[in-house]
Amino acid sequence: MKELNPLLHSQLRLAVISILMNVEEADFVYLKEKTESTAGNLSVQLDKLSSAGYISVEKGMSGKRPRTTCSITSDGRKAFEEYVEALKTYLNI
Amino acid sequence: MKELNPLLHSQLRLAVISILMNVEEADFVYLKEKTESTAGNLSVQLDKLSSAGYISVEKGMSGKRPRTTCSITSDGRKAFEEYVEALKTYLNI
DNA sequence: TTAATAAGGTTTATAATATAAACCAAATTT
DNA sequence: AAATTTGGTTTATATTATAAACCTTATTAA
Repeated sequence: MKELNPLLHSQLRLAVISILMNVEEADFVYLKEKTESTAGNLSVQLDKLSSAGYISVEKGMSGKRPRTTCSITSDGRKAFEEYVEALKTYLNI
Repeated sequence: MKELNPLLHSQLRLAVISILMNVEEADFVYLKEKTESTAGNLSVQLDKLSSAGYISVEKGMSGKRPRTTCSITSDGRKAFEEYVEALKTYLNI
């Protein structure tokens, strides 16, 4: 049986990647709300995805407040697509 | 976003359930080979699925050797189907 | 006939992962 | 100027996954 990329086979990281597959970019606050995660957990998981090169994380400012913006990279997109293919063999779809 | 049943969102347990969805029953040795898992890991994960009522585990004898046979229950089947539906919302399929 | 090896597992210890709680700095409100 | 909010990060803890060690019975080899 195919291996399921463990970096993507995690609910929160998968949710983040799934969101980023469908938008140009998304900021920390948006991802936190959409995934209903805590800030701490999200912060850690974004770091992991970023370290793997699956997303790029830009820390900037929006007016006077910090703003962290994330977008998927082509490596991330590829990994996600491979993950979906592997998963399909488990789900019989 | 929908929750992914954590009992099924684990590579080895998902593989086991996936196999059991397609056969009447499967024994320990077969599952071990098909999933390429270690016996210890498989034993633990079968226990979890069994405790949750997702599979039934029969410990019998095949001639003079022990033989553990597993099959999916209707609860397991239902949980798997719900899991697949939830996952689809993540995968955009 | 008993020592070694294999088959089929289980138990337990360890490594990895996920999660939440505590914390921090700057801005805003009271 | 104290308290609260925003937007996070770091660190400690709980959970999970995994492998290593072990157990019992059966078989084979010496």
